[in-house]
Amino acid sequence: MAASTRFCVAVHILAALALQRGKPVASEAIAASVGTNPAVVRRLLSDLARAGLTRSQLGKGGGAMLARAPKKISLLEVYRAMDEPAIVAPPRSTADQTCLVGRNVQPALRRVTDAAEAAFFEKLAGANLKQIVKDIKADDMAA
Amino acid sequence: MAASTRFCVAVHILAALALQRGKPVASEAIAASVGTNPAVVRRLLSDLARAGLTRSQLGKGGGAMLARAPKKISLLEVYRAMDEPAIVAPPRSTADQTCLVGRNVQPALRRVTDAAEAAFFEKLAGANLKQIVKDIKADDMAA
DNA sequence: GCAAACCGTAATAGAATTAGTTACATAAAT
DNA sequence: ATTTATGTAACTAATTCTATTACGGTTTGC
Repeated sequence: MAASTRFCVAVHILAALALQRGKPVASEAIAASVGTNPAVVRRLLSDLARAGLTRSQLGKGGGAMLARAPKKISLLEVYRAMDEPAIVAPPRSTADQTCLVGRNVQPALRRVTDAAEAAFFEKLAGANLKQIVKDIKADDMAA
Repeated sequence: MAASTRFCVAVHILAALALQRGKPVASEAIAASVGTNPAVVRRLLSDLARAGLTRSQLGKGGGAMLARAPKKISLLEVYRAMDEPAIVAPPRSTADQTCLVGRNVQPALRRVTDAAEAAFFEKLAGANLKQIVKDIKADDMAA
C-alpha cells in the first residue's frame, strides 16, 4: 500500500504560513501553491487546527495562520495530526489460530515493527518547521 | 496512506518455513495458516525467491523452503523484497514552481523523511527471522 | 509413459482507501 | 447589506490492494 501524501502537503501548508509570519493566508492562495483544490487544503487545516498547530480567522480578510512559532512545531506533531495509519499494517485476513505460527507471528513481529516505527518518529520529533523554512530559503538561494 | 500488509504476511510465510527446517511446504498449507488464497502466497514467495530468501521445488511433494539459515535473514531484507513504496510519499499534484515554497518544500522535507526512514530500516536490519521464530515459540509457551 | 501434485504467472474482479470536487451554511469585515 | 472566507458534508473519480480463477510447466512415483 502506498503511503499517504497528506503529511507532505501539510508541511507545505505550514511552511507557507510560516513565511507569512502571522498574516492570515486564504486557503485558495495555499491551494494555488500546492497545486490542489482549496477544499483539500481546508480539510488539512481543519486537522492541523484540531492538533493546535494552526488557527483560522473567518470572514473577509481571513485565512489560516500558525498557532505557534515555527521552531516550536515539530514534524512529528504534524505527522500525528494527520492521523496516519501505522507504517506496518497487520494482515486483514485472520490467521489460523490452531497453528503455532498463526497464533503467534503477528505479536512477535509487532515488537520489532513498533521499535522501528518509534525510531522513525524520533527522527521526525527532532526536526521542526523552522528548519524546513530555513532550508527552503537556503536551497532557493543556492539554485 | 496506509501501509501494505504484504510485509507481515511475508514474515508469516518465512516463519512457517523456518519451523519446517528445510522440508518443502506447499503454498496451500501456508495459505491455510495465513488465512488467504494459495495464489497470494505463491506471489509473495515469488518475490521472496527473487530476493534470494527462499527457493521452491516444483512438482509433486514440492513446495517452498528457506534459501538460508533463519539467523541470516534480516527483516530488512524481507521488507525490501516486498518492494514497498516509500513510507512518506510526495504529493501527486505538482506544486507551483513560481512560488518559493512550491519550488523548494519537498526537497527540504525529504532530507528529514529520508533520515527518518533510514532509522526505521536500521531497526529492521537489526532483527532477523531466527528471533521471530524464537519469540513465537516463547510466546506460545507463556500462553 | 502417465497420472497426480505442485509451482509460476497472467488476467480479472472485487474491496478499500484516497484524492478531488461541488455545495452550502456560517462568520467576520467594510 | 454585501463581500470574502472558513468549515464540513456529500459525492465522484482515481488509485491501489487483495482475492480469485485459470492454465502452462515441472517433478515425483507408479
